[in-house]
Amino acid sequence: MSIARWSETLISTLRDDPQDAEIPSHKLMVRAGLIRKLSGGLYTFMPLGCKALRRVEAIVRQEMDRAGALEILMPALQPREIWEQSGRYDIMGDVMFKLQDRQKRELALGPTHEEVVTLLAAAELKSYRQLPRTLYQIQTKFRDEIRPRFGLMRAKEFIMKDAYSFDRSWDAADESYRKMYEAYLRAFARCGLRVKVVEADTGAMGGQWSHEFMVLADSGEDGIVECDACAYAANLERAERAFPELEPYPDSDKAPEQVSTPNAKTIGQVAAFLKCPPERLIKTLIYNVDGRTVAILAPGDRDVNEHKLARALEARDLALADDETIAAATGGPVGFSGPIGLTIPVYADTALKGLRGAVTGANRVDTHVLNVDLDRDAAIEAWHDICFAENDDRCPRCAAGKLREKRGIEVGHVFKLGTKYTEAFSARFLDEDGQSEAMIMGCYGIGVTRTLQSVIEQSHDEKGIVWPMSIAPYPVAILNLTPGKPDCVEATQTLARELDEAGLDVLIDDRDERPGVKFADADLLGFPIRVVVSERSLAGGNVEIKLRTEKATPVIEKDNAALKIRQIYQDSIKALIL
RNA sequence: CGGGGCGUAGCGCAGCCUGGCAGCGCGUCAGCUUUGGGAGCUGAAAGUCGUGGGUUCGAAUCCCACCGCCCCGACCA
Repeated sequence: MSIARWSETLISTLRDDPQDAEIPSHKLMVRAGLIRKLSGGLYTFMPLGCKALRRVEAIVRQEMDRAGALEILMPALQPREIWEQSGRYDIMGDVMFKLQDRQKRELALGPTHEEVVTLLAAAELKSYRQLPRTLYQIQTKFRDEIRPRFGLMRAKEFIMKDAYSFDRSWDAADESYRKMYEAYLRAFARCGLRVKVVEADTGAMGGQWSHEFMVLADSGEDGIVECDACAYAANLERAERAFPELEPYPDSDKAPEQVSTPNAKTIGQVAAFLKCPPERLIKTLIYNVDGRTVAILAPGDRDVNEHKLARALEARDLALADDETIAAATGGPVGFSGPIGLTIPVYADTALKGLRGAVTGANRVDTHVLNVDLDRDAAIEAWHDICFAENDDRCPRCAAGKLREKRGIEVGHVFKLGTKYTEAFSARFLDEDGQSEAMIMGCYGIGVTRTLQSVIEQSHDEKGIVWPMSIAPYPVAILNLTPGKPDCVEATQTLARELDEAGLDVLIDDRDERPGVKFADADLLGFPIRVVVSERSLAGGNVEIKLRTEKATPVIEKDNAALKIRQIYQDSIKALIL
C-alpha cells in the first residue's frame, strides 16, 4: 500500500491531556494528534485521524455495497421548501443551520436527507420493476446542536452514512430493513466494535419502529435497559416494563379523606409529612398536549417519560403546563393537584391500575386526600405505560428477567419509516396491475465520525489507543532505534518494502529520538503491530515484533518477519469478520 | 436558555486574594554530552495576560460589559 516516514508526515503528540476534554477517547484523539479543534463542535482530521476515518468509511461502504445498496452523493445545501413539504421545517427548525443565497433564497445545511432522497425516488423510481432499491451516501451532516460535546461524539458537523430503502410492499420493506440490520452488525464487527442492538424511539424521524446500535460505555449519552434473562433491550426513551400485582394497603376500602399538609408540595415533603412511602402517592402532572390541557398520573416514585407519553397520546407537541394553566384546570395551586373531580381528561400510568388506599393532591392549597381508589374515585380516560423503566423493573417480554440499566453511545440507527415521506412527496410507482402505490421506505444511519471515536472509547488503556487491526491508521509501525546506523536503516527499509508489497500500510519511526520517546508514542498512537529494529536485535539477525494487545516482545529472524507480520495481520482481520 | 467553572508562550499550568520588571514545566531552535521506556547541561526564539471600557501615578491582578471554551441541566435522529 504505502510507506510513510515519521520525519516526513505530520504527527504531533501531546504529553498532557487537553484541558477541554473529559472522556478518554476525546483526550486520546487530541493527544495522539488525530484531531484538532477549530471551534466548539468543529474539528480538523489530522493525517492519522483522517486515515483511520477513511478505513471506517471503507468498511461501511463495502458492507453497504455487499448488501446491494447503491452509493450516491446528495447536496449538503437544501432549499427550505422541501422541509416545509415534509412538514419537518418546524420540527427540525432549531437544529438546522439556515442561510440565504444572494437571491435571498432560503437554504439549509442538511441535518439529514429524507426529503432530498424521497424527491429523487419520486422522480426516478416509477415502476415495480425498479424496486426494491436502497440508496446510500457518506456525507457531512450539519446540526446546530444545543450542546456539542465530547469531541466528535456530538459535533455540529459530522460524517454520516445514510441509506434509504424503497419497496413495493410492507413485506419487501421488512426484508430491506433486515438486510441493513445485518450489514450494520457486520460493519461494526469489522470495526472491532462490540455493539448492543436496542429497540428505540423514532423521535423526529417518525415511522413504525426502529433499532439503535449502541456501544456500551459509561460516557454514553443514552440510557438503555436490557433484560438479564432474555434478549429484550431498549433505549430508555422507549423501554417498557411489566406491571406486578399490587399489594393492597391496609384499610384501603376506607372513603377518601382530606388532610391538611401545610407547605408539603413535593412528593418527598408529602411522604415525609404523612409518613408513607413515596410509591403510595400519586403524582398528578398537568400537561399541555397539542393545545389541550390534560392530567397525567404517575406513581410518586417514578418519572414520567415524555417520549412514551407523546407516543401513547399520539401527540405532536407536549409540555408541562404553567402555573396559571394548572390553577385554571384544577382550581388549586401547583403542588396540590389530584385527579378527583377534574373536568380535564385524566390519563394514568398502568402501574396505578388497581391501586387503592393511595394519596393524591386535593386541588386545594395545603391539602391532600387519603384512601384514594382511582377506579372508584376518579374518571380515568385511559391507562398507558408512560413512565421511565428503571433498574430492577420486571422485563416486559419474559417472566423471569429483571431490567438492568446501562449507558450507550448510539453509533447506528435503523428506522422503518413506512409512507410518511413517500406520501408527502408523492413517491409512487405503478404495480403489475397499473395501480399507483406509495413506496414503503426505510432509513438507516451510521455516525461514521462517532463510530471512529467510539472505537477508541471502547479500546484503550492507560498508555493510549489500542487500535483494532482493521481501522488502525497504520497496522504496522517500524521503530528504527538507531536511524544513524546504515544497517539499521537498511533492515528497516527492506522490511517496510516487503510489507508494502504485501499490501500493508507501514509507518517508519525514523526520528532521531531516544527509544523511550518512540515507545511511548507508539503506545499512545496504538499501532497494532510494533516492530523494533536496533543494533542489539540486528546483531543476532533478528527484529522484535510486539503486539499492542500483548505484553511479550518476541524476537524473530528478520528475513521471516514480513511473512509473520502479514500472517498476524490477516488472522486479525479475519477474526473481526462475523 | 438556567446553574457552575475556566480563559496568562504551541501544550499543561502558577501568578490575581493583598495592584508595582511576564513566570514555571513540557515542546520548539542551536551547541555539547547521552542513547532499549517520555535524557543532561548551556544558550535562544516565542505572550495584544480572551476583547472593550472604567478605577488608579501604575492593572494579568480591582470594577462593568461582551466574547470564547468546558461541565451539569433543559433540549435533542
